[in-house]
Amino acid sequence: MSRIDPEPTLQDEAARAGWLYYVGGLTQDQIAAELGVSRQRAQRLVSRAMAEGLIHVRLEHKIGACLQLEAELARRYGLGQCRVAPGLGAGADPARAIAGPAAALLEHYLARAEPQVIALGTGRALRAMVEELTAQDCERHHVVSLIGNIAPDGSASFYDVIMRIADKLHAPHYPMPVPVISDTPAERALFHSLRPVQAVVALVQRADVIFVGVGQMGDDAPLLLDKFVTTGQLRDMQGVGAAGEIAGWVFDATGRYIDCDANDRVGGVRIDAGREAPVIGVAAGATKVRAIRAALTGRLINGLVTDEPTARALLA
Amino acid sequence: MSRIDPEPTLQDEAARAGWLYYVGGLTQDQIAAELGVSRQRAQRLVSRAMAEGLIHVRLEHKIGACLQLEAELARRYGLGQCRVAPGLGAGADPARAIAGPAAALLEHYLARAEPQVIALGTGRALRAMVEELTAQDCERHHVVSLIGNIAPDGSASFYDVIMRIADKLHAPHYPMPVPVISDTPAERALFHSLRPVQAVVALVQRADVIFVGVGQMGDDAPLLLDKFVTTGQLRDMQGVGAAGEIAGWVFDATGRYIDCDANDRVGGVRIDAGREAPVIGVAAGATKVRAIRAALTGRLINGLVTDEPTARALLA
DNA sequence: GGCGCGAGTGAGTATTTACCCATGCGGTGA
DNA sequence: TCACCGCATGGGTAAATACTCACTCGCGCC
Repeated sequence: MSRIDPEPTLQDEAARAGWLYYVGGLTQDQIAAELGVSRQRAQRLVSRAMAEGLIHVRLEHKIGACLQLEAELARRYGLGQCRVAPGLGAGADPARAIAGPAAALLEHYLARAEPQVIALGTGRALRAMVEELTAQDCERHHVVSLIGNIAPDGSASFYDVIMRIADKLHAPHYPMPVPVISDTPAERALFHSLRPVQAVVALVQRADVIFVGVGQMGDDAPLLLDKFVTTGQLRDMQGVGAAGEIAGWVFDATGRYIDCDANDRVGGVRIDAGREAPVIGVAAGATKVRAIRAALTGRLINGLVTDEPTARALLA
Repeated sequence: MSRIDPEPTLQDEAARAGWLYYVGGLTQDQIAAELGVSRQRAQRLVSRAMAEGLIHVRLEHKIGACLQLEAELARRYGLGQCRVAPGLGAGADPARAIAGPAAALLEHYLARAEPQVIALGTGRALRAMVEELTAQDCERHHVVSLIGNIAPDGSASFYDVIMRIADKLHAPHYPMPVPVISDTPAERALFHSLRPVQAVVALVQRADVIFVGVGQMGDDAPLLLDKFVTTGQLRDMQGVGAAGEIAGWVFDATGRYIDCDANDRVGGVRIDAGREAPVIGVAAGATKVRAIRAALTGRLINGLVTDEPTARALLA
């Protein structure tokens, strides 16, 4: 051998073990022998490969029932893009189910040769989508955040997906240097008067495609859990018909943004109804049905990635 | 439910079971319960999903050692594209290992918005590559075969990958309506004088990318096994230094096509050395090292997808 | 130097999966 | 009509895998 084997990293070993297991179909005994480690270590490497997302699994077959749901959703709500993933059973996190299909749809836009401006919201669903994304070089594209990245305590927001995706794609990226929710409308206005912020907002406005999560406004609304609103404020919004939220902007059951205190302080860019460019909602779960239906009804989103039970509920 | 569940097909059920197993991480017991079938049937569905290629597994982590090999191969042989997959251990079929990476590379070209002309050779490696390919709509691209598709007995050739890939991509496709190897040079010339054949040849000549297998010329050469040459002819070619073969065209250890009887009768298009457009060799295995090295040396190919042991051997 | 602390290891074991085989069901041809 | 064939089914069991636990080793801290 001409070169000294540089000590393979732990991830390298895990990747190799996972490769041998999932692609090669070897047993963990055989992997242990191949790598010269104990059987237990082989097992640990394999499960680490899975846990760290080194191994991606995708389903290459559209199940008939899902196709049908896609078609019906697209027709009913006039969607440009619609993906319905099979459900994962009662207990599972629906975000897991839709992450793969959502990532595949995003990759579809990433594959374009012309530089694309891709705007992203936040949330667990988008986070999972980015996890599933294949790393690739996309210097020509721009990823831009819809939503402020400054948490209430001044730190960078925790759920921000822009940095993660930029990391995977090596693409220029534009966080929105604005509080997620400002304390006052005046503070919000001040931030939005800054030139760098305006530049990011302008970028969002001409985005070629937008991916957003859809938040629900029940008693366990993400806005509440993340401490962006108080229980009292949440109650008030529920009182005036809040049904869901996109990028922090709260709307009612018809998909019209409601007039409330919080909406005057949201740092992110509001997605207006009936946009031309694709606005893809990535969301699933029984609790979100009302919010998603509202967003679809109001044409805040014109594309949807969801799972089977949610799709059925939306059509029911 | 508004619609009657149309009896899900067996494949649908298999896909769902595989999804629940590999993506959802459910046990086969849970899947059985979810689908309302017996444990054993769930097990069968899961293994069928795998066997039918409904589930695709890819490694999302470049192992350091492989990256290094890629860089060294690219430098040593001046390659435009180079992928090295981790080996799968002694017993396994190396074609399995390289199928995924090769498919990913091909998808890279398929993703282009401008219509591409993609030329393909044949062989087990390319066959496996196509199996791994994600089905998608590529009406804008053209896939064209490098190699004749008429078997010695007049039937369509068995290994032809064009039909399979066209099936997956829904792309216009151009088999080469010529015997793989004609009986006489005159017959070959006759076929090549036909206008439809010339059209296909012209298409190959302006292909944007070419994927080929690389055949070895040992005593178990594919050309012999597929009965395209006799043992005697093979010995003769070995005698004059045959090292490998691409699309049926036999070359020596320096990558120069040799002057032999078989080369006068090969139906397919010869790939000339030093082409501008990418010519990707997809090949791995200890027996093929000599052939691949020859093809690289002669610059018959300017891209390579192989596996780790083969890469090491090529650099040794 | 002694003392935890945490990460990693290998043995042992419970759970899960893959394979084998006897059985039954539906279709086919005599 | 009946014997036969192919094939899917589910029970059972051997193999493989995931998990638990006690232990060691290296490291920082007292």
